[in-house]
Amino acid sequence: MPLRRIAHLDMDAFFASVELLRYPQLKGLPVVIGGGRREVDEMVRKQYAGLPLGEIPASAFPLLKDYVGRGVITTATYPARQFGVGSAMGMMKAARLCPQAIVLPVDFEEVRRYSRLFKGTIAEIAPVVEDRGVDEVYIDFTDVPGGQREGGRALARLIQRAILEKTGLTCSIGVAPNKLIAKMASEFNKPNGISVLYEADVQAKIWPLPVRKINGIGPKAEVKLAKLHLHTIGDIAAQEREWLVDNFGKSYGAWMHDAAWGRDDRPVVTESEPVSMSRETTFDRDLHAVRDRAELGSIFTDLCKQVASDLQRKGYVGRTIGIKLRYDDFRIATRDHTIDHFIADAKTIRQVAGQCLKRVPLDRRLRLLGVRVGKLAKAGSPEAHALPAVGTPAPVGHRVAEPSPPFEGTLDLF
DNA sequence: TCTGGGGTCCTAGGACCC
DNA sequence: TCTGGGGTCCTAGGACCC
Repeated sequence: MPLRRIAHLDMDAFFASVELLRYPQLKGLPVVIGGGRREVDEMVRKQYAGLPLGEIPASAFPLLKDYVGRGVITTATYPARQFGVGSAMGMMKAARLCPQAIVLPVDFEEVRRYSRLFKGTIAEIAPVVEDRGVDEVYIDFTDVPGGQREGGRALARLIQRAILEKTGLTCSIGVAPNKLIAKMASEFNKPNGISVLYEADVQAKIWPLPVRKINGIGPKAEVKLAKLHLHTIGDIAAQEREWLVDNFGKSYGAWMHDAAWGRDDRPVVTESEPVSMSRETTFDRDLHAVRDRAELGSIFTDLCKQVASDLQRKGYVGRTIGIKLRYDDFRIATRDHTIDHFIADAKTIRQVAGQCLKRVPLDRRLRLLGVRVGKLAKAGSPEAHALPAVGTPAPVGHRVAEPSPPFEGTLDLF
């Protein structure tokens, strides 16, 4: 029996690195990606029209200190990270830490193109790959020829080289007995590093790490653990399983205990079906349900159209339609409603979502509005055509959505 | 200086069925 | 009238991840 060897591969500063391929003159400079200022990027390009992108002077690019807006940072280059700037940080905070950083917008099309490119490169070498977003994958090395050599290091090197050749981008890889440890290991030697761990390394290499390094322990669990004087993964491992279960619940407590001991038997899953599709948007300024009714209405309609077109383009239908809103105080409210047939059209989505909107408090200003469709089935599949069997009770507890005002127009919101 | 957008999974209560 | 237990579906919220 071959040893189970699982790799986690993470592209280094992916969004930023993709931009640096176009603008190599920015290498070594603090650059952050984020916000929605594509116009600025276009402006720079127009101003230097005729000049190859790589020859536009670095001084021509917009700086973080001049940024206005509510965005967050998607990726920061390593020079920018030196100033404490990192992903998910608000632009305004980042501007204080590193005003001289260059800001570039996310180019989703380009990012997706490179995402397909590097994943395709991996799949040619090792076929069992699990997608974990645009810039990350798990790979099962176990049965790949050569996957056991040096505990997986040889194959990791091969993959790194192939990706660099195909894309010009670097990545970091961790190889370990399972996904959980591989994920942590991939962070050990960033950027452009490889780290190989064995079961026996858990005590020395994993236990000293802060609890947050476990994929699945977030900010809330971290705070709760800290209150119980548990700070490192080793601290968790030292607790009785029962004690963890008493404090964190049957499922989460037991999982936490396993995780701290490096136990994880989740398989590498190569294919999965989407559960829901959604679109949401944060407004440039907080909107008032009454005063900004027209504007909200047209945004709402647009979101419904976008979700519908996403569903149609990808070939899905759904029967739970919902809305999400975020108030100015950052609290979130969601409402949804399940209908008895599958749909993917903007009109029905708009109609049912409109009913949902009527059930939510609108006394505060809104910051964000979102529309979601869940309970998905593949369009044209038998399930998608199935209606409730005769005798099946109507969905419990509510009326079927009432007929709603006309779809077109923006004054029929709420 | 407030903190994006796209997801998944879990929990918990109520309705309703057998 | 009072007693169940097990299971599914729906809804709302929340934690977490990339």
